[in-house]
Amino acid sequence: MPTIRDVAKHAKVSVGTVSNVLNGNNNVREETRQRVLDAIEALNFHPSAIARSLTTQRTNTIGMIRTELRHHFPGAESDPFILDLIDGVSSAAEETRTGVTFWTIPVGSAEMELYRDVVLSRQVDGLIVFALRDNDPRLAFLREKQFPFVVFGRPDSMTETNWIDVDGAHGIELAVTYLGKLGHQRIGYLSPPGEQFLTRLRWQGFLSGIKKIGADIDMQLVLEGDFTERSGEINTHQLLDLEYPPTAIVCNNDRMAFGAMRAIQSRGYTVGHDIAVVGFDDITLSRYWHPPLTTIRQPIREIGQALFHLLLAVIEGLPTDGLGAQLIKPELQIRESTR
Amino acid sequence: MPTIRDVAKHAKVSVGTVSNVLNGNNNVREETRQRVLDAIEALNFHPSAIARSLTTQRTNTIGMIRTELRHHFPGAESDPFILDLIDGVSSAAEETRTGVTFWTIPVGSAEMELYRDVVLSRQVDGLIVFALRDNDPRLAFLREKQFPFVVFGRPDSMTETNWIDVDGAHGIELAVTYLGKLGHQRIGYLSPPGEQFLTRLRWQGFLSGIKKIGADIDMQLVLEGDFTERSGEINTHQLLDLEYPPTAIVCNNDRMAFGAMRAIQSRGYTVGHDIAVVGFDDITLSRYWHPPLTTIRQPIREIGQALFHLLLAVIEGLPTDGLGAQLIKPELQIRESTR
DNA sequence: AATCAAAATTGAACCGGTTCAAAAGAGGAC
DNA sequence: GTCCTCTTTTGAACCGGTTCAATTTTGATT
Repeated sequence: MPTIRDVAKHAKVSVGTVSNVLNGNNNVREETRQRVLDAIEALNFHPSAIARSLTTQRTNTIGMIRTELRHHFPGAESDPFILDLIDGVSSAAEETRTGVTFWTIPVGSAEMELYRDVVLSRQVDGLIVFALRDNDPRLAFLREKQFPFVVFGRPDSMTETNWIDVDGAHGIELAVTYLGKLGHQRIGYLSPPGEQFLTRLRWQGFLSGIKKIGADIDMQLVLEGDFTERSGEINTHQLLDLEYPPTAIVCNNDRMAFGAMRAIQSRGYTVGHDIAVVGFDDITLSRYWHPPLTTIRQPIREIGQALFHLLLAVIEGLPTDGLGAQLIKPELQIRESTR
Repeated sequence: MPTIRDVAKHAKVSVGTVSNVLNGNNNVREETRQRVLDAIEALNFHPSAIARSLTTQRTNTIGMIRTELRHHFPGAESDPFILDLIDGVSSAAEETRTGVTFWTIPVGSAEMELYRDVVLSRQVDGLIVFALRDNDPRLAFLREKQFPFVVFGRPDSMTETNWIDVDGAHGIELAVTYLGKLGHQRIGYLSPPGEQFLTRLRWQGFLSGIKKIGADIDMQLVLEGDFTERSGEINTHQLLDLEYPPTAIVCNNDRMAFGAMRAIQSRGYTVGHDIAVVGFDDITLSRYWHPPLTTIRQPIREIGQALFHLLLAVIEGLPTDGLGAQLIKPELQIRESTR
């Protein structure tokens, strides 16, 4: 494999000049540039990304680390929501020829070890952190190391951190008040896992929604899930076993809503007519479900793109004025599962 | 940020010795090793992955490039099937601390440019290629450059290429003969996009299945899709508009099957009872659908893991005896959409 | 033809690791 | 104490780019 020195020799110039040609610097005479380009062509030379990284201290790669939560059983992994996020990030990254390196790791000690490894050996230029947990050790670590990162979600201490989040409380409140308008008063709530940071925020939204429609909180109707269809199904069966089951169920993601609908249908009830179901996310499949799912829409691909651009600014030390703390208002997408 | 020379100075040894300690070479006296470790600790030193890569010529990263096909509209992207593949690959990669770098790029000239860039600048140690097309230019390129890669799918010319594939023809045939046993003779077929390599193989499976059950091929019942729910829905409407519509539809992935079911249900028919639907993949959501989808199961996560291990062998120049050409027999997962 | 500022070119030093031949040190045998 | 072998340590060279101060070339001006 030819190196820059081979090219220099072939074109009868110095390595510095070849480097200048490679980087499009305009301090090279046209005739010389041509000679260098010819040599590059003749030797079929391509600069090594690694060698370049060594001096520039940039890898042109960003990282995303996915933490697998507690319950690991088949199906826990494949979350369309995450893919949409990755897709948004990587489509934006492509525009600047940036790669997105992706790791999957179980929560626990190995997780932090991976973060240490990735950060301290400088394998990527920056990280996008998502699925925030309470007192997230990842944020503390990244702040301490002053490593460039952005967050999807709101960090507990928001100073000096750039983040983009969807106003989940607002979304849940929208769903609850909408259900209230339809006459529902007994509303079930399938919560996100307790350790997720967004859980508390969304719970606030549920409380204020319930208050607005003049209903009471019944903790029997509140169950914690883990974002899988399975958990939505199991929890809904539990709700339906109650003496006074809910007439509507608010689920904290679409996958749990799918599980809830399955539980409802398996008992011969009709979703929408007998029991209303609302999801959260609006993944592609939701509008194709039977019946189509009413859900709180997060523009996830766009968020992914915005996260990348924000991270790029952080990496390059540019001001993130205004962009560094964005709270996006989600919208309620009304379909047949609530009528 | 401290370098290996800082550590050497601090421990009063040479850089060579520090390097030996870092790499666990056993030619260092215990006392010296301890002194070096203390220095590493004191300075909080972590070796640079890039510098290491420069000499070892290994990045400890592999790549996956996702090509966005022709039709680009919202929802075309989020394919749970792909995420499961990524997830399988990256979970296996994690065991050897290998990162998976992911690019998303529209099909076309930019695609090959990205491949050139990634390969020739040696950004990753190897590539996993998937969604093969006829006469795929990517394979020709990678072969020519002798770049390490493995394929999910079967390359047209299989010499010197390591691949793992699911026997799609067998899967489709299973589905058709099963439907035949249920009494179906008019069977619709939603084909994959024509440019995909697997399209021909699966078509053979369909033909042989139809022949086995003694039915006739009716090209009116055969439509080409693009793997999205939308295309499944549109094509199914077209089938239902026929004078003699099919009594069963075989779809080449689960997402199109979801669209097909939606079309069927929107006309007041009952899936399973009136018209049977079969999918392909068995993504997590399929068993939660209403009704649960009968589908041809590919063990995609396991395939992802196997692909990674195969690629690692190729990268390290190890023999891939037996592993380099695996044809996996899929199974028919029978659920309510066909009864 | 001489002068001089601007443009072009040079090449050593550097980025931060690994490698390996050569040198130094340790320990056992006589 | 000397010799020899085996173990440990050294440090220059290397990986393949970029950078920048110093040098050379160019060409316009007088």
